[in-house]
Amino acid sequence: MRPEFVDAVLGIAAMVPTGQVLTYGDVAELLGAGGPRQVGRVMSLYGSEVAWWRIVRADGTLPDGLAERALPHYEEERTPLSALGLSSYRVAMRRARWFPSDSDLARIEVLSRKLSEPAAGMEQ
DNA sequence: ATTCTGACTTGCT
DNA sequence: AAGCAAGCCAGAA
Repeated sequence: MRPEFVDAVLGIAAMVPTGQVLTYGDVAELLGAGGPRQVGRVMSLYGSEVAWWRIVRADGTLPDGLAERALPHYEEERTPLSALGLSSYRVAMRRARWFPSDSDLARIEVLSRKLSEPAAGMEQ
């Protein structure tokens, strides 16, 4: 896992506004590199460094075990949720999904620019 | 090189 | 709503 990719993923995660979320796939798409699973990998390894609960699955759920830990944050941030069962919930993606503004996209572009550079030490 | 696995996603039944 | 397959990209063995 290239450190630039890790930085870029964490960088985007850090930009998500309070009360809003992005999906793993969204992050990969904004970055124009890797895929949802790669983003998941970064979050698994380094997610604790950022507001990890703002990166969720496409259907608004979180991986096993994380939902309980994330709930207090969602309540504090007033993140839109929808009940899924008696003790389960999911983020209401229609309302909670973050759509970066043009200036946000510009900052993201700066982050992703580094990813298009060739890996160090591998040239010809 | 091959295979398995995973904080994933989409489409089809 | 739920289950399944395939696609996906990297790491690890």
